[in-house]
Amino acid sequence: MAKNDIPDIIIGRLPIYLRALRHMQAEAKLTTSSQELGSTVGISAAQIRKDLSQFGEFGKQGTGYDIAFLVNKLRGILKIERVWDVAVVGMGDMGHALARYQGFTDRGFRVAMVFDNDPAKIGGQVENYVVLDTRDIVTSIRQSGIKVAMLCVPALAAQEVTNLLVEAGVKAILNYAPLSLSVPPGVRVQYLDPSIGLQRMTYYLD
Amino acid sequence: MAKNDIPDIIIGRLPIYLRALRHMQAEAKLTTSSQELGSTVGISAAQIRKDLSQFGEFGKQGTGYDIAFLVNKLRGILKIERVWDVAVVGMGDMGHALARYQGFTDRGFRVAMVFDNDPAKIGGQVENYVVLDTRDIVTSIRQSGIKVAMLCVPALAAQEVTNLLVEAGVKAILNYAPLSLSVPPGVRVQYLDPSIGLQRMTYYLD
DNA sequence: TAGATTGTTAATCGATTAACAATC
DNA sequence: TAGATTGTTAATCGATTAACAATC
Repeated sequence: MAKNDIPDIIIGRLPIYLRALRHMQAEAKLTTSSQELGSTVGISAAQIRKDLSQFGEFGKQGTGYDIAFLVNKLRGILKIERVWDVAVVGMGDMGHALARYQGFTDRGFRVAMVFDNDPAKIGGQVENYVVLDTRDIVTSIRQSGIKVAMLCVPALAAQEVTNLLVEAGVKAILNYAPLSLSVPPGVRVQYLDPSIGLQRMTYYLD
Repeated sequence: MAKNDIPDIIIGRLPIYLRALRHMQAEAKLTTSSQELGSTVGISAAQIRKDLSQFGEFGKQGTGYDIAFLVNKLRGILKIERVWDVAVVGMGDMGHALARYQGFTDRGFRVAMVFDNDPAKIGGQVENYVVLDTRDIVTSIRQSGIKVAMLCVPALAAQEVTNLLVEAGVKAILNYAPLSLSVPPGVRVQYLDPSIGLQRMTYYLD
């Protein structure tokens, strides 16, 4: 299928383009060029044109891209013209921060459900959510049809909880736990371990 | 210099290898192979051997790699045999979570200083830290010699605060704010916007 | 020794860049 | 029209993989 023709690395840049375009919109700009967009995100103009050309012809010679039009195209490509319900598992500090995070609004996501395995937290409130029991992940998530989860449990529990999420039908996991997860084909994981991010930079320090 | 010879993409994988090796150590394993390490992190054995060979010959034919030895080599390469002091800017939920995060221990980092611009928070305590005024970033960070910062302020303030961090001598920024930062050459940024992580996966969902 | 696994080379594969005709 | 900028092609550059001699 066509889906397989688009390299993962290109898909990974589209949200960056979209974020920058939204920022331009917020500044009431109407059009931009591959040159301008490239310099704000730190990517060459040629690459941006090549990336976008995978999906259609969105620009006009001489004038560039209509920002609102391109935003809508990218939202469609990334399937975020809809709003995805997301489950947050692990109500420690990080899970708590994600449950309260305002930044998902208008970016295609909504926290719909939160879980923890601590009896002291289960049944309690976090933000507007009643904390559900991790043991009920499979039934709750399967029933709600949720496909996206954010994982904020300790490393030792992460693989076990991942298995439950997969069993529940989750296909996309944003993983804050500090380990590589094992998932079957068809399930995607994005890693956000803060220590890894830092360790990728210290090599370049003195 | 030799530094420039090693591709960034290889440096980016080393922390992943290290994390997996640490996990093996915690399970009291003594040796591993490129095959085994590769299958736990989802990278080919050939690539792992090639990556490691950039820095020396760390393995033994027939037996593989001594885990403790390789861990030490990687820690040295990544410059995390020392402990880096880190400043956290922005004491919202995310900054708060990072200030309290236990996962930096033994990974080369220690939160040393936290900042916010809210008068209601300045002078107060978060974890063991007194919240400092964002306006004092340049003097405080410069004086302490801190080179690494985590940025958790709202998008609108992020570039401005980044400029202060750069002025203060920070060379590595872990950015949680949802925007691309502009920094001079020699300053590195790693991006951890959760929405971007999620948007990189929805493309593949139905 | 026989089996296993490294480090490295050469081949393959994929991504980026440069250049430009098309055209707004 | 003249200037600007796209979409695309071909060339370049870089990363990954396969294969294997070396050797533990």
